Amino acid sequence: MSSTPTDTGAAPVRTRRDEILEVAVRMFATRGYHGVSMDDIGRAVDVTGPALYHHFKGKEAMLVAALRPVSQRLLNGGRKRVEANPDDPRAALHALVEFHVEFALSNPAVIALHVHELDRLPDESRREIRMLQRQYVEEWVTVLVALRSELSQEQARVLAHAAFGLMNSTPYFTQRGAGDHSGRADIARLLREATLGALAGTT
Amino acid sequence: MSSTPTDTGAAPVRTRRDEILEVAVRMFATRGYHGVSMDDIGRAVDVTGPALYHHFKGKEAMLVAALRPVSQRLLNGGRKRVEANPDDPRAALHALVEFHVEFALSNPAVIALHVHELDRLPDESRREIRMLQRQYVEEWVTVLVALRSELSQEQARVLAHAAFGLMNSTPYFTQRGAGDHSGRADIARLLREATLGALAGTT
DNA sequence: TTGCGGACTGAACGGTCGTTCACCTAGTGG
DNA sequence: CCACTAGGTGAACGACCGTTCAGTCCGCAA
Repeated sequence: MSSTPTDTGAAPVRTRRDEILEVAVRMFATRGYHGVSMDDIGRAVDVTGPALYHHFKGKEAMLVAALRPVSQRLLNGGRKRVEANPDDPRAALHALVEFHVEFALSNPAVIALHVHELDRLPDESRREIRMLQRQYVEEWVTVLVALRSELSQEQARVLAHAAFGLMNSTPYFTQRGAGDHSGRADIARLLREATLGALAGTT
Repeated sequence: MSSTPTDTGAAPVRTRRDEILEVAVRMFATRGYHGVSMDDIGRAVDVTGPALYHHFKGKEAMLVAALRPVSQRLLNGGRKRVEANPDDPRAALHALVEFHVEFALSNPAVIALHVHELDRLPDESRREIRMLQRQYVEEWVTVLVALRSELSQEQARVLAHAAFGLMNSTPYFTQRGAGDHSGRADIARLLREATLGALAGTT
């Protein structure tokens, strides 16, 4: 095979599993986890429902497989940006905002899933993903309190969640019909400026 | 009876129906529409599942009954604030922000429902509620383009959605455990300032 | 007392869904 | 050639869910 299962790097090959997962994510995002049946997913990739059990242990496992890498990628990307600007919280914040906006615009379906359906997971997986989320939030909190010393950790956390709500609003105008043609770069700029404005403190 | 069904004013009496609806909304918000069964709802209000059909035509009707008044109240409140400041878009925006933040902080469960489960409605009801939402968005868009003439309608719409995402982040730190004790007024102030900062344009 | 309507129960029905199982097929390395 | 494996099928099962229905209970007006 092209890669042994023991290497920990990201598998470069696009397997059938990945293809199924991408379709499933899109369906979960638009119709909700409980609104999509295994037969539905199977039909969308031209197989029967039970065939999916050759790739995933079950329906919940599909959701976990979709959500965990997302949280992991966000956390890794966030950590990297913060560590790259150890003495400049302002630059770190700008890097975080650019990173997150780019991510949200590139993966609106996954973002929607992450926001909507996390609670449909069994306890164990949910706790694991929530921990990754929490660590990502803490990266933001660290930068925010460094930048605005008047903020308590709690206040910074509220602001971080608020910023996520802002940047994660991408699914609302991305998944709609092709009516709007504000360029993607234009939208990205709007969101970056809005987020920085929201976090800047009283003007 | 105390009020004929023909009067359009809000019914002042708190009926059993209202009580059931409030419980159902909370359950929908935390476990998802499909994650709650009629028997679950019945059990939470100490009746059997089928008993609910004496108050609602069905499960979907409960969701509609929960969502429509919310959209209506938001639209009414938004209209009122805009009309109260016909020649001062800056004041109008401040009023809109204060109104929406207050609403979101007072009704986190309903907000979560509105954000998460609207797509689970049958076409007709969904279209109706979406129309109310759209009109509410337009109130914001009007104020925004009046305040910042460089914005196109489309850009203003993106910013409006972004602002909603920010202000509607309330469920994320409200429904959690009793760990945080940032006063409600403190959180409200943070959210108001963040929203205004997000919409103010480049600093 | 009688009649009536609102609220509720318990049983039941029809449908859907996640999952399992036995079986089939094509490709592949020894 | 053979054994093995990955991937897939179709039928079936058990559970759950939304909904219906016949019947019960109770407060209240006539």
